[in-house]
Amino acid sequence: MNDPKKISKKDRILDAAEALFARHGFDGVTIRQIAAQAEVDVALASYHFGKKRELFDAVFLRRAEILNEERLEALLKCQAESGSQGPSVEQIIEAFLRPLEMEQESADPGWKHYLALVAYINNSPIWGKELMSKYFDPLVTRFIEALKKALPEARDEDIYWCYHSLSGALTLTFAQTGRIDKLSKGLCKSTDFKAAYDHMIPFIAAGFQRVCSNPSPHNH
Amino acid sequence: MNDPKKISKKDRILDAAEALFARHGFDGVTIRQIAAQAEVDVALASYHFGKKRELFDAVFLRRAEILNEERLEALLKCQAESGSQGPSVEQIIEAFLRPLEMEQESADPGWKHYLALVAYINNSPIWGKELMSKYFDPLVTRFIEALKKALPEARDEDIYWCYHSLSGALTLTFAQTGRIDKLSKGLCKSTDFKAAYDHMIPFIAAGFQRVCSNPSPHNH
DNA sequence: CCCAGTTTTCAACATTTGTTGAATTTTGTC
DNA sequence: GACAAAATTCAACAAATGTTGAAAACTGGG
Repeated sequence: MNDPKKISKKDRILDAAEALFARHGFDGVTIRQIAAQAEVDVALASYHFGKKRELFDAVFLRRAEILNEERLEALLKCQAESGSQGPSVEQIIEAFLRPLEMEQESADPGWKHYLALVAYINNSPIWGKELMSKYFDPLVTRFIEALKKALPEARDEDIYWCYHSLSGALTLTFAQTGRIDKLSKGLCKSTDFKAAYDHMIPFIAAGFQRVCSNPSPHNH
Repeated sequence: MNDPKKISKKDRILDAAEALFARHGFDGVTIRQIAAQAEVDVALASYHFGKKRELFDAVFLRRAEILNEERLEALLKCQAESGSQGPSVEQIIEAFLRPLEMEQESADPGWKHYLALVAYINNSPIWGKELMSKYFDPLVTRFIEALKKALPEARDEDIYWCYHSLSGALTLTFAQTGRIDKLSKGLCKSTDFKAAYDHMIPFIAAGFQRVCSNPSPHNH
């Protein structure tokens, strides 16, 4: 008969690793801490996943595909709903971001941990390029294609730089550092995802529209 | 007589720690690696700075004050140049960001490392709140006051959320992950600071203006 | 019940970790 | 050049690290 916990030990290891890696980064976590939090023997992590780095990759991969499917679905839906001229910038940004809010607000707290891990990876000089490009950029490229259609006069270069700003704002939201709570003296809360996305989406859409309609950025 | 290297061993430790912490994070670096890169005995780090965490703080603090002074100066200057109605949103953002570009483009490569370290800290659930708030938020508050004057109809809450997006976009630029290089197939380069800031500034200014002039964000 | 295959535990390993105390060298001042 | 203070080196410590191999427990079919 099964334990009271219905989750397999293998999955418990993934959950614990996800939470700990998200908070402390790859090097800030020991296999023993993961095993302790998962209430599992130390050697079991190596048995199931091999090296520590392979466990890290397994954590990253587990939810990446789910995320890609959901976001692609959102893009296709908003493209289908808009007429032949395609969706607006704001609609595309909305399709790119809202699925993430849904996951963060889901019952499974693992999604919050996972996205915090994505924030860590995206801002890491070591992992950022390799992991993010490999598993997320195919989807990102599809969104960028959609944005090019919505902004026909834009130069490619400008769109990529705007995506860069979008990516930074978004992943800082993932990180949930609580800094905005302190800065705003409690007026804003890192855990208030709806407020975060409701503000981010028009912010980003406006940024795209201004940068991608100006003749060229030549400030001084 | 002095060594060919004119920099004191104490500063060499700081430089090495700065570069390594920025790239690998606090836990990804050993005192021995720092000592090796600084070409210095292992025990010297403890002698000068105490515990590892104290060395980390010393690295963070060294340039924080310089940065705050320069950015405050830029704000005061742009306020002085504008009339009695105060500077525009774009001018304020410009004053907030351009000093950082200047440092990144300076001859001292330490500034690039330092700002990458700020990116790491700002996105860290552990360090983000404590360190950033303590040493940067006093200055940030002054910029936000200026923004409130430039956006008199804005709700405080909206301004803080816009600053959140600004902060994320900015620190991802610090991180220099090189992801945009790959995504854009070489069209954009993480090391091209001028291009990065020239795009970020209008992007962010447009975001502030849209979010802080709309009646309220209630998307669905 | 038996038994092959999988999962889990136990114990141990060689390294590496941050830190310290004592010894040695360098520095600055009279 | 003597000499106290600061800077630097050397050697060593206990604790913690990732990983492994062998033993044990559990699993599901026959």
